[in-house]
Amino acid sequence: MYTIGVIRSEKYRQFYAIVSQIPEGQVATYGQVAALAGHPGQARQVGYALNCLTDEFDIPWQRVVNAKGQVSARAKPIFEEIQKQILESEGIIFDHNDRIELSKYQWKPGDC
DNA sequence: GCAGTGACTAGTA
DNA sequence: ATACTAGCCACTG
Repeated sequence: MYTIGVIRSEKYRQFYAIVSQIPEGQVATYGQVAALAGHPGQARQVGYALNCLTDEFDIPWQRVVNAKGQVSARAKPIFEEIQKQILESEGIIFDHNDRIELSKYQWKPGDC
């Protein structure tokens, strides 16, 4: 179990920095976060890094979804529900397949 | 150090 | 549309 205070890798902090910039009502994909952090192709590490942020950090981990626009399955299924619930409260709509339209909600850096 | 695992992705069939 | 593959790299046993 790691916390943001003991993450050894500078790379992880970059991931967190990017994720924390995602505005409310928008989402980013794992690959996008990795690329913006300067580490393209390392989407898996993004997921791994976010796994340590389950709570009490000012990082909107719930705004990160996979390339299909779905909430990725993880160890504790309960969090998938929590994530969807939070996103819906931010105005994001899930369709009948528990998917969201990335073309509509995907975050674009600098898109103020 | 090696092999397996994983909140992933892009490509191919 | 689904299924499989290679590439990615930190973590774990």
